[in-house]
Parts: sequence; structure tokens; C-alpha cells
Amino acid sequence: MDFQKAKDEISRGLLGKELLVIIGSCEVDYFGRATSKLKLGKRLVLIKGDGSVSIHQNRLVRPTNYMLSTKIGCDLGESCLLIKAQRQKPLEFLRINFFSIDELVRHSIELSDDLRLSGSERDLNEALMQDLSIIEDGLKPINQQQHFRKGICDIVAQDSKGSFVVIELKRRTADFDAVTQLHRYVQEVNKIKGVKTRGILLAPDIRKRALELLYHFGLEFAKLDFELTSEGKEKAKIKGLQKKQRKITSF
Amino acid sequence: MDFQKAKDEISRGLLGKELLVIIGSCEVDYFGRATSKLKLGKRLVLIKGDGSVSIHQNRLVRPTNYMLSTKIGCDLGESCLLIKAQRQKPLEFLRINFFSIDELVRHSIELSDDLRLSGSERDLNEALMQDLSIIEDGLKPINQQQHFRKGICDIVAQDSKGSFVVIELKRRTADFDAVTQLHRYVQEVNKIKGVKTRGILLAPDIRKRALELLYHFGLEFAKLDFELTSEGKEKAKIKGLQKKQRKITSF
DNA sequence: GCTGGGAGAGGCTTA
DNA sequence: TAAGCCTTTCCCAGC
Repeated sequence: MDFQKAKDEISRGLLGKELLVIIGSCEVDYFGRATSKLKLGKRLVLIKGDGSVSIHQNRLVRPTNYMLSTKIGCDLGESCLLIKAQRQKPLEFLRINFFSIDELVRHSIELSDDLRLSGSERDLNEALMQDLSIIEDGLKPINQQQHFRKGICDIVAQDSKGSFVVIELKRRTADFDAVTQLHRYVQEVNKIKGVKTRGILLAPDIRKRALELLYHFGLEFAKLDFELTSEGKEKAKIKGLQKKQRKITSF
Repeated sequence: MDFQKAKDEISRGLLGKELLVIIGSCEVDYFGRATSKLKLGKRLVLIKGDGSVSIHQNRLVRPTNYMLSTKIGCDLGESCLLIKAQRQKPLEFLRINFFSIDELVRHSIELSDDLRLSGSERDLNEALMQDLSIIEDGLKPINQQQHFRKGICDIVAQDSKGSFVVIELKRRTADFDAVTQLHRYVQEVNKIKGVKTRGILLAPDIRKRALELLYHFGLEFAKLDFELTSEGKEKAKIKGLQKKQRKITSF
């Protein structure tokens, strides 16, 4: 495709915040949080109405290069078409040098957010809050203020003996991170309430190392099994509960 | 565009592992690790040679929906074109229902990886290894075996007094995670060497809370300033060093 | 295959 | 704005 025509099309697309798709042979240079250079090759460049740019190869979901909310410019070079993108915070530069353009599609699509009905952590959280007894008999929520909501599910409850219980919910296999997070919340509640607090990590699974750390911290793990329904709702159901003695490890 | 023609084009593209771009009005259903439904709307669908599918709206770099390495099928429905993708592990389903197709581009692009020359952590690591004295006088690397390489830079060194020093390098502002990670490595080395070990966190910055935890663990923080060169090389340079007394906090 | 961990993480919500 | 944290994180390198 003729570069002049391409430039006009791209400029029009940028102006109208249209979706732009460019396929062709290009070189790419990025400088900013890191630096990278892509040698001449065929790629797809996607420019969106919000000024985000991404460069795709013919594999993987993630783009090889990208930039968000940029100022984009398009210029004619010597036998090439130059697309420049820049961002201020952090300071970044992206330069795409097209030596041939095979396809150029410009399409007007609303900028509005794609409404996404999704059965996610929120439903799971709500399902749990409705009945904490699936975790443990006599467990009652006493606090779900914003202040305590620091995770997918950060519930402060009270067990049948009156002890405070912090519950951290993870949708996925719990890792080191999840454990330290829960530990932190327990410490927080400890401090605020002034009494020893229990902590329960609720997840489909937990990694070995994470479990060790959990025991070391004197926390508890409960295996959570939840089902997704296609209607965008979630049902939470506890499959089993593991409660072991605290082990002092060398950690 | 005619659905029958679209189906043929898409089928051909899938067969040839070509890059496919489809723009049109569609509904999207996803069921798997979560569930989501996108109502009828104009979107761009990107299908790559490795079987990855992503659905883009006209904003943000990340796709609203996606699926990796899928089995993809394309069928004619009643006044619609259906694209189905499925994955086994984890079990996931993606269904895209096109009610109109505005653009369809099919393009042959090599599946090979895009070679990316990049100034990254590796150079930074190497720069550091060449001269640890920029961190502290008399610091000498004693171990960089794979066994110890658990972070961007996980160097075990020895200071001028003979003490072991674990150095953890972060390119970005260090957070809670970085601190607990370093702590873990220090504990590891402690265990292996049987002696008290120092730990230095090297990063451009550190969050307040993370710094507190670092002090609590008796670790040290050193502010790192590094420069990127456009040639894909990195120069590492220590701007300043903060070393404070260990503070016992209530953490 | 699972696991640990980085990433130019992106993106969202709340203080 | 900065900080904290989730994500269908993705993706890669080790084991």
C-alpha cells in the first residue's frame, strides 16, 4: 500500500479515535522502562481509541511491544512510514518503522467500556458472607468494613468461642504471597482488637512452601471448592477442612 | 460480509496458522477459570497461528476476553457465524457469535518467535556482578550458582569482614514481596552456611510499609539508580546507600 | 509436567 | 495522586 495513503488513513483514524489495524513489515524500537529492538519482520500493529498501541506477532496473547495512553504521531520517512508514540509518566518512547504495509483497517468502534457480566470473586465473596458456617460452625461475620477489605475476601468474623477470625479467600492455588498477606491482616486485627486472632486461608489449594509458612505463622488452611454457573453466578462450597497443629519450622 | 465466505476464509486461515483479524458485531461467552458474557457489540477478534484467541474493545492494551493454545472451530449458525475455542487444561470454553462481519483479514506471518534484543535485568545483573564494590567496598561475589538464583539478581557475596551477604535486586520500587523474598533467601543461606547472614535489597525505591518490614527483619536497603542505553545495554550505578539501625516494630 | 517468580506486568479501587 | 492488590494474570526457565 502507498505510504501517503496509509498516512492519511492512519491520521484520520487517530483523529476519530478509531480502531486501527496495520499489518506489514516493520522495525520496532522501544525505550523507557526497558529498551528493546525488533528487527525487520511482519507484524500486526493495533492502535486503539484511547491511544494504546500494541505490536503483535503471530503467537501468544500478549503483544511483543505495547504502550498505553500515548501521544501518537504518524510521519512519512524515506521509503517508510513512521509511527511514533510517546508517554510522559513513565517516560517512554515507541517507534514503529513500516517498510511495507500489507493491510490497513480503520474502524469506528465505541470507546465505552465493554460491559462484562462475570461470575467472579465478588459473587464468591457474597456467597461466603451469606453463610460462614460452611467454613466452620458458629462462625459469624462481625466486620466487612472497607477498612478490612484488602483482599478478594477479607472477612473478620468471630468463632463460637468468641475469638476473632480473619479469613482470606483466594480463587487460585495459594502461594507465599497469600500467606504473608493473611498474616499481615491477622497482625492488624491483633493490634486493633488487642487479642489473639485466628487466621484462615481459604483456597482451592496451597503450595507446599506456602503451607509451611502458614503453619509457622500459626495460621489455618481450609480447602475451598467452588463451582461456577454459566449464568454468571457462583456457588461456594467447602469440600474439606485441614486444620493442623502449628509446626515450628526453621523459617 | 457473507458468512459462508467468512467461514471459508477463517477455516483456511486456521489451517494455515495464519494471523486472522475479524471485526464485527458479536456476543461473547466465556466459561472456565471464571465466567463472562459480553453483550452484542462491535469488537476485534484476533486469532493467531498458535491457536490463541483474543477479543479486543477499542481501549486498553489487554483483551477483554482471550484464550491460549486452543482448539478452534468455526461454524455457520442461523444468521450468524460461530467461533468456538476450547482448552483442556484448564478446561475452558470461549464462544464468539458474530451477527455481522465488517472486516476480515487473513495474513500469513511466521510463527517463529520475535527476536527481541533488550536491555533487561540480565545486563543489570551482569553489570553488578562485575563490580559489587559499587554497593559496598570489599564486597566479593562468592556464589552465583543456579541454586541461589531465585530472583532477578540473587547474589551471595562476602563482605570485607567475611560475613555472607545476600543481595536482591529489583528494577522497580520494592514492595512487601521483595522484602519477604530477600528474607527468605537470607534464611536459606543462614541455614546452609550456619552463620548469620546479611541481606541487602537493591532497588530504585521502596514502599514505606515494605521498608518497615525490612527493618523488622534486620535487612538493609540500598537505593539503586540505573541508566538504560538505547543500544540495549545497561549501566548500573549506585546513587546512594541507606543503612539504618534495625528497628523493632510491632509488625 | 509442576513450580517459582519476573513483567516495560496491566488495570482497578480506595485512601 | 499513590498504594495496595487482583488477574481467566501471561510467560518463561528450572527441575
